[in-house]
Amino acid sequence: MPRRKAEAGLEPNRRAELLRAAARLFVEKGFDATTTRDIADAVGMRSGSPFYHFRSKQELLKTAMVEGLDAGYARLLAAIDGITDPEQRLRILVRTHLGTLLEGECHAPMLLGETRALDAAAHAEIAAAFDRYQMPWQTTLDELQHSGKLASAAAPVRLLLFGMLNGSKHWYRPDGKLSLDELADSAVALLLGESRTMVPATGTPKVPC
Amino acid sequence: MPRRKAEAGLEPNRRAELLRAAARLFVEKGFDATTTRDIADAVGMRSGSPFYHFRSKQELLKTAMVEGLDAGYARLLAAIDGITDPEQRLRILVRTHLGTLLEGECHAPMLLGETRALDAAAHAEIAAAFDRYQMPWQTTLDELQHSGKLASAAAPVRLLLFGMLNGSKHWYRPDGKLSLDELADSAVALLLGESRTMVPATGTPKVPC
DNA sequence: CCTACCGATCGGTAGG
DNA sequence: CCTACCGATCGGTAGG
Repeated sequence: MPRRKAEAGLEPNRRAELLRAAARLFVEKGFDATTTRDIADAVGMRSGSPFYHFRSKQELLKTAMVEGLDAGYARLLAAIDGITDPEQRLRILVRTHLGTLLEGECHAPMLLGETRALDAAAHAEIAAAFDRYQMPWQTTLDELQHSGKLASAAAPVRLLLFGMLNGSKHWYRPDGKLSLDELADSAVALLLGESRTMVPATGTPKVPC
Repeated sequence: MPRRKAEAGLEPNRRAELLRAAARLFVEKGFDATTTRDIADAVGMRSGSPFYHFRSKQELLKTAMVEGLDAGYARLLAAIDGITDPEQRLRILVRTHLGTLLEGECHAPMLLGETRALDAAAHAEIAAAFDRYQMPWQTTLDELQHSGKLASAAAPVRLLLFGMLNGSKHWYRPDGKLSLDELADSAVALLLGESRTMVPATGTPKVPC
């Protein structure tokens, strides 16, 4: 009786749907403001059913973060495959990261601020996923430093870079005048100090800083 | 009977205490996770009493943001008073901003993400306060562009800069090896492309990106 | 600014 | 995965 088994509720689709809906809602409204009922509604379940797939609301967030980061990591690796020039590779990393952040379905990197609600064990799992995600970045920054195009590849530089990129979630409008390619170029130019690059002007967004 | 009047509960101290406590708790735990009872407890009031001073929890957040930003703005103006060299002025703006953000009592700039919970009218008030705060920055960036030290002073550059600085709240540890002065120098060096500046290395923080 | 309280909501569970 | 439900909490208010 394969049919009964197929309807038994252990299909990975429903689980994945829950994760996608949860990630989207957590980004939109924040972890605390999103109710487990919101998440259930979004996938057409009843209020108690998400707890059949996940032990708690916290586990939903933790899993969305870890799996989202790993998916983003896979996308990074695919995008830079075979690129040997470190400057070109940085450009691709930045562009791919911004794509994931600003137009993709996976908003994991911008849920960082929501992990406040999680316990130490969850923090450790998420930190490990972040370490994986940062590996190609650190490699590329190191190469840029060795070739003299970057003054320093120390931790603060990488962290300032991520802050710069992730902060764009607060002000970037996909329907505005600035394209993702232009934004990526601006960020790379700022990091590498390319004083020749002119950044195109845009209208001032509503809440700028 | 001046005594009765002094005890009548309209002293601005209590109001200011509530705002300080609210801002601190909103930063620590987030707007939604902070209860009005938490705030009342923090200043030794009963659960219903904050509503004598503020109509709602939202108004508490809005007021903390606007008054915090204006206090930070006043601090910026005092710090750059009389500084004519734009590069030096930028350094002071960055250092003062980081001080406000990372060690001061006023964490207003980092409550940006919490304003999700507010309505359009509150957003407009906060946006106006941000515009005031950004004025000296834009002036300084424009001067740097005219003197050729900055490729562009367009909006995206300013926004990337703020993202870079504000993101440090997620990873900077005041008790770590990196001082605020060093962090400020790193950020300015990154923005101005000073390839001669070496950034000191630090241990990798727990949750880096 | 306190006391006393309410209506609504929320995360999570038992049992099927 | 649904039904039915609970215990706890929370923002806010009335009346003083």
